[in-house]
Amino acid sequence: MAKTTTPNHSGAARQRGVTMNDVAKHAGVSRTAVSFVLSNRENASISEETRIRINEAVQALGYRPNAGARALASQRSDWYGIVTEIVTAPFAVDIIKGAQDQAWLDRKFLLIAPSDQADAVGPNQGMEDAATEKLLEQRVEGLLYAATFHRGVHVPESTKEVPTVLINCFDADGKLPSIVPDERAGGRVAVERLLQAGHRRIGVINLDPDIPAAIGRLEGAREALAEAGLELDPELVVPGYATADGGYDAACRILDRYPQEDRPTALFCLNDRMAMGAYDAIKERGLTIPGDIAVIGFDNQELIAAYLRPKLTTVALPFEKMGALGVQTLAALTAGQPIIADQQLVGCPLLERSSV
Amino acid sequence: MAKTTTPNHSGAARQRGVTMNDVAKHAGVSRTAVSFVLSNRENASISEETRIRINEAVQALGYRPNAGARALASQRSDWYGIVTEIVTAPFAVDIIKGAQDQAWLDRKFLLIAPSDQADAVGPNQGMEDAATEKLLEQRVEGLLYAATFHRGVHVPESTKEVPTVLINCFDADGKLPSIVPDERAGGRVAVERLLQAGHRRIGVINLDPDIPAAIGRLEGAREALAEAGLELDPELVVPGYATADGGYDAACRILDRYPQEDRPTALFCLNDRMAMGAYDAIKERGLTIPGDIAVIGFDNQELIAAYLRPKLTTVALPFEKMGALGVQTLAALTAGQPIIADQQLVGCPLLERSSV
DNA sequence: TGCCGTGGGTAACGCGCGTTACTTGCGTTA
DNA sequence: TAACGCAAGTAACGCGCGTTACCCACGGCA
Repeated sequence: MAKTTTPNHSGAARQRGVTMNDVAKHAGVSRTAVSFVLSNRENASISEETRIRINEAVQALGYRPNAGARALASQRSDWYGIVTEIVTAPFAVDIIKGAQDQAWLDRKFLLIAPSDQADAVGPNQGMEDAATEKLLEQRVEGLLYAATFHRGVHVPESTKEVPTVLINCFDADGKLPSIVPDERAGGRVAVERLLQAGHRRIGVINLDPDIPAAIGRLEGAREALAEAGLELDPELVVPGYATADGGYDAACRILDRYPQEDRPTALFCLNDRMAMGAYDAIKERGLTIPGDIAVIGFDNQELIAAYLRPKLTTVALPFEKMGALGVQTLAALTAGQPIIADQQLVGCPLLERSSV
Repeated sequence: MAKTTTPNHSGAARQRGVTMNDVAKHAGVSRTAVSFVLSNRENASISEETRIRINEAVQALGYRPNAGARALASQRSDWYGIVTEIVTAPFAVDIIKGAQDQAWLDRKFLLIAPSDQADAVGPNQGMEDAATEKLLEQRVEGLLYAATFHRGVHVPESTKEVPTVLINCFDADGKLPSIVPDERAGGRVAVERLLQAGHRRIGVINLDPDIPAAIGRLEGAREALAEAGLELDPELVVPGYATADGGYDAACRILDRYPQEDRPTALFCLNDRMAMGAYDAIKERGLTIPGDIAVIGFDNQELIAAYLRPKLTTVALPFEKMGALGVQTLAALTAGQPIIADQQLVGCPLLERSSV
């Protein structure tokens, strides 16, 4: 018998298509037997001998199972879908990576659909319907929604048809389970670190005070101070626009407002971009970091935090972990297990570098 | 007729599965008719009347086509696969975004598989076989390989089975078509910009001199100088380690080596991270940017370039464009069109900000 | 009247595979 | 010798859909 010639029909090209049937013929058994061997059936009554013959045939022909056909027959696709704003995302990619890796471990495939079409409006715009629809057409077993910053979102109705988990965002009007960073604990650990370094007057460069990140982080800061018997001086909390320039301006204001002896000795910047600007403000005034002023950030944007000089001590947003946990939660959900909590908080670890 | 109530079958759960058959029954026609209407067949002999009835049935039942079944029957999946090193990738994400958007426009789905398993070795390690294999099992119509930095790679054998395009890398041993940045033109435009600003003595902070990025950018710089009747002084080209610290060190060396009147008035840093370090070296010496020393970078890493103070003028690596072009090339390939060139160069635009 | 389009559909096959029900040969036991 | 059980496999159905071949009524035309 010829070895690698795939049975071509007449003259036509018939590009590819080694099927289970081909394997079966090559091994001289039925297709069913091949199926049994390939899916490692427990109670398969297949002799060791034929099992080997079949495996050899698979090798010889270079057979590759057709995932689509398998999905159709078995009624399970092994796919999860994730809808995400990949454009504007400096770090949505980390969520995807975490999810991707976990899915890979679970032998699931992750279908990624972009949700950044033109119709996004307002801070709470709905996640993209078209993306969801496409994903459902692929018969994904579960759906993940990932936001680029912690906030409430509305998900499309059709989502109800399949287990769904939200990552880095929460369901503004329903009860979908979600995975979000523990902002409060993060703010707390940041300020605790500063307190531990001996700082007593701590300036805070705030974000838009209405977003979950600002609310949580500030509350954490307050708690840490309270535990040390201190209060958060409202005067020391200055609003910032969430960019380097915003941080620069805010830092200037806070540094210039007081005589040296009243000046805060540490700055808690609610994100790394603002910390980056604060660095400039501090250096311009001939002050050193962390000698004169300690700085601590939030978010751990690698490209910034790891490359600033001195490197920035900051609190990390656990994107990868949230992604992985999202997939795990989805797995539990699709397996029919009860969900642990409808909102899982993931810790934000302190990353010590050199700015405190 | 009630509007949104989806007619549940008897009492059973019947989790999912409105099929074309259900639609056909509901509309009182054959399944074939439904198929014809849904796929908008040209020469379909379907009266306007029944077409409408069918569409109404689709609406009423909330029918959603099963992409897998369709793929099986039609022998085309509408999927492309992309394997990429998503972990280590500060900007692989931009390639994906470009590819994703283009695929979405072409009504293709992009399957993303990670290639960052443990067995990566050396600078030219092969792209992940497992990822490729998985993708082929999904019967993708084409394959994309994306690298995080411009280099030669080896792709798995099995890739031969399906049209393949390389993005931001090239086939080290075959003739697969590839899409890469035009490093030379980029280096040229950077130096031209400095020349135009009146600089005559230009320092260059180099990368590892053996990688395509360094080779191309340096050659471009040389060309630009030659055109202005100048030569690239080898002494002014200092090697750097591709980080902020590396840039800092290199900049210190170059700045401290000459008396003020011989000192270069501009620095061409072959990447933005090194530019970031160079900024610090310059500022430490009490010099201003761009007043005393102009700085130009390469890569346009947003998080750095847009947030440095002053904002960094740099040359952008066209990741998104490369991603989109990769998908377009793949589309041409799968359509059987001849490929334009086996290596397509994509321009690197100059981004003017404030450091020159 | 017979014949031939033509519009408006439908029956039925196959895509590649999972799965269930069934068959067959053979050694064992009563 | 018949009855039985079990190992080793196979035939055949169905998953949801694209597609090809076919069918049927009806009108026009010679």
